[in-house]
Amino acid sequence: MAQGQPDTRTRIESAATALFRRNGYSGTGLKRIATEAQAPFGSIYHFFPGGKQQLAEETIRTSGAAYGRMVLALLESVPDPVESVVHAFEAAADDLAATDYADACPIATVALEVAGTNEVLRIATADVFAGWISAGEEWFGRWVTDPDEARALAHSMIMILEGAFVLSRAARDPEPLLLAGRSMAALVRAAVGRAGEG
Amino acid sequence: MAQGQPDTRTRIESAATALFRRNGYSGTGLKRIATEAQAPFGSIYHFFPGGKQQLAEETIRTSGAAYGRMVLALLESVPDPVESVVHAFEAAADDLAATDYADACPIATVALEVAGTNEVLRIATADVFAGWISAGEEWFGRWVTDPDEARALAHSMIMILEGAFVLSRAARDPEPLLLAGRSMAALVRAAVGRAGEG
DNA sequence: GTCTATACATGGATAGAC
DNA sequence: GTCTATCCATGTATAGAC
Repeated sequence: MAQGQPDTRTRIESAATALFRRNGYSGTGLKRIATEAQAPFGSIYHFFPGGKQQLAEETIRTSGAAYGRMVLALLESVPDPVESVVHAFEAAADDLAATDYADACPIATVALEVAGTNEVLRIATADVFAGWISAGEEWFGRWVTDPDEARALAHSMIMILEGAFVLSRAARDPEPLLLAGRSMAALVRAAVGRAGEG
Repeated sequence: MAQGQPDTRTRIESAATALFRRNGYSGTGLKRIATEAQAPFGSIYHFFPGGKQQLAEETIRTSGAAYGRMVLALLESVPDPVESVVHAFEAAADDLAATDYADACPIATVALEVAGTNEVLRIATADVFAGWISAGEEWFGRWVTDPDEARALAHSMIMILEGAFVLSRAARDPEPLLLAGRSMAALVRAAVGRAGEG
C-alpha cells in the first residue's frame, strides 16, 4: 500500500520537523508531536530510543539536507547566476507569505537555541550549514574562478538569507527577503564581472 | 549607596536579558531567572505582574535598543564607512569568541521562537528591528544620497549580521562574521562609489 | 511492537505569612 | 512590599498490559 498513510515513524519525524521549524526545540513538546503525528506517545521512544534529542538530531540532519537540495534545485532552474539568486529569494518570500510566515529555514531557530546548551544538536546544525556552504561554493564555482571568492559568496548567500528570514518573520513582511535577494545579486554580479575580466 | 548592588528589579531584568539571549524564551525558566538574579521568586511577579511575557517584552525592547546604540557607536568610531563596517564586524567576532559564542544578538533567538506563537513579543522584536533599520538608514544616508539605497544597505547590514551570528554560533567559528564584514564592505563601497559619481 | 497509564521533574503562576 | 510554600499544568521519560 504505497499510497496509504505514511508509517508511524515517518509521521513522527514529519510532525517533529514541522513543529521544531515553527516553534523551536524548547517550545515543542513530545506530547504535541505524538498528537500531530496521530501516533501513540510510546511510539516516539520505540522508534527514537534516545528521546527528544535523537528525534531532533534526525530532523535537523534530514530536513536540513532536504532544504539544501531544494534551494540548489531552485538556483539551477535559472541559467544566469544573478537572475537565479533574485529568483530564489523571491520564491522564498512567496513561500513564507503563503505559509503565514511559518515555513522559513527548518533549522535556524533550533540552531540558535541549542548553540550554547546542547553540543550534540549544535554539531548537527553546524554540519548542515557546512554542507550548504560546500554546495553553494561548488555552484558559484561555475562562474567564479577564485575558490575563496566562491566560498565567500556561498557564506554570504546563506547568511543574508537567514538574516532575512529573521526580519521577515518578525515583521510579517516579505520586503526584507526581496531586498536580500537584490543585495546578494549585486555581490554575485560584481564577483562574476571580476572573473569575466581576469 | 550608588555603588552598591543594583536593586532587585534591575537584577531581575539583567538576568532575564542574559538568559533569553543565551537560551531563548522557551528555554529560560522564571525560577532560573530568580536564582541568577539572587532575587526571591515572588519578586518577579511583584515587579512584572504580567509574568514571563511582560518581563520578556521589557528585556526585548530595552536590550534591543541598547544593542542598537552600541553598534551605532561602534560604527561612528571609524570615519570611513567601508572601514567602519569591517571594524564593526571584527569587533562582533571578537566579542562572540570572548564570550564562548554566547553573546550574539540579544533578541534574534527569541524573535524566531515567538514569531509564530506570541503576537505581543513578535511585535516587540519587530519594533526593535525597525528602530535599527531607521538608525542604519540615517547613518548610511551620510554617504548615500538615495534614501531607498540607504534603507536597503541598513537592511542588508542587519540581515547579514544576524545570519553571520547563526553560522558563527553553530560552528563556534568567527570566520562567518569576518566574511560577512567583507561582503558588507563591498556593498557599501559600491553604493558610496555610485553616490560619489552621480 | 502498539499503545495506555503513570512516574517524576520542571514549567508558570499564586496565596498568604511576615 | 519581601519572601516562602504551594498549586496545577505540562515536560520528558518509562513500565507494563495487550
